[in-house]
Amino acid sequence: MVPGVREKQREETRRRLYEAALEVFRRDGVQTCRIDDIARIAEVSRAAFYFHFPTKDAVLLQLAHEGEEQLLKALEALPADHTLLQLLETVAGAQGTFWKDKRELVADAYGAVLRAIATVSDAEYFQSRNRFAGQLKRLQDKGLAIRDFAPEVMAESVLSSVMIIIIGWVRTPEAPLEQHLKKAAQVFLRSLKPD
Amino acid sequence: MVPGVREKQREETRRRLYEAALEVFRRDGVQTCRIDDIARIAEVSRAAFYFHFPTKDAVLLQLAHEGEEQLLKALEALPADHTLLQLLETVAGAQGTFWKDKRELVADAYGAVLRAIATVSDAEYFQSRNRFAGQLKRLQDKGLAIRDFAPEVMAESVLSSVMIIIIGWVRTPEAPLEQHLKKAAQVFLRSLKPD
DNA sequence: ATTATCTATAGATCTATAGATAATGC
DNA sequence: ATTATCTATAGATCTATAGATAATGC
Repeated sequence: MVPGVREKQREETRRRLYEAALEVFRRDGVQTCRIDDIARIAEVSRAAFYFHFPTKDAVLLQLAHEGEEQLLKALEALPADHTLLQLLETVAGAQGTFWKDKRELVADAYGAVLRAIATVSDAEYFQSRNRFAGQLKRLQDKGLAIRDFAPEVMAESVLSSVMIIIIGWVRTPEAPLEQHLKKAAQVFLRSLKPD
Repeated sequence: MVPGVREKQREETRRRLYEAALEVFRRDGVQTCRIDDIARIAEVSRAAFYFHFPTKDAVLLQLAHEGEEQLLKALEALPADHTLLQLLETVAGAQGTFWKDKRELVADAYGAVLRAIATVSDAEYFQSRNRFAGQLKRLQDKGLAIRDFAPEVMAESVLSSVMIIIIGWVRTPEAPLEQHLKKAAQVFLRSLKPD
């Protein structure tokens, strides 16, 4: 089904608002920035912003969601018989690559994710987490990962550690993030592989 | 030095605002609640709230800070020759005990902590993290913990995983949190102890 | 004719600040 | 006399909603 004129227009407006929002978030900070500035840059009324995004959090969640889509792609590109280490390095690497040039937004975006996790039940929204958890589960079933935790909890713990490493790295930007994350993956491996 | 009348009054007002804020946060949600309601319950003007707390985040940071103080006490009560497992169980247990009856606030409070980590350099604000990191460092020096990461990063990673477990648990309140966190401590042990 | 998308705007709420009051220091 | 704490309030910004416009479906 080909998208009509109206749908195309709506998506174009939404995209303009999204990009303007990220620009203003970075420039003025998420909490202190004015939505008026976002609307002005996107060349629509302020109310149009609310039509597309109920809150600033919704913009941050879309950003996090795009990061997750990158992660999903990377997970799908793994060979069927991947090892636990390969899986962990893929997760850490994909998140690192995505957030590397978005440091000003990492903490706010992940904060929004935590609030979303606590309140909404968005099973389908965070597909990549489920995918990651699914792959952990398969490794558990093969006896290649410990069974102490539900795979969802393990996935979320690994992801939270990855995010906190990136957020901490924001303050020491000269350090090599990729190397850091690769080492982290090895540490996760120690905790998650069976004896 | 005995506190004067003015100081006593200020601290009492601040405490009333703090408690009113937590009450309203829980009732209406941090993002959607009105500061007017907080001020009304605390029986001061709305501007008095801003005098004591520049933002809602400041209230959440004080809450997180109180959690950290509980953690600090628990860490100080450990024997000098504690094991890595004892240390990890203490951290997980203390955070679990503190947040157990504050589930509605965990995600917002930890989100505020992440933003604070990314922006301010509050070395002295989060004393307990430093204390935890110091104890990890001593274990590293004794050869009882791996040396792959700076102790601050290890401390933050463990704490972030603990927090994410608590935040995830918010959605399945019937599960036993303490048991969950104890198992988590054992998993951390696997990753942080030397071979 | 109906509906989705967006604008204009009224009313709610926030933030910044000038000023009041009472405690403190000299 | 000076200063810390708090109030009153003006102006800024947000949020909710009535209405305009143009695309869509019949």
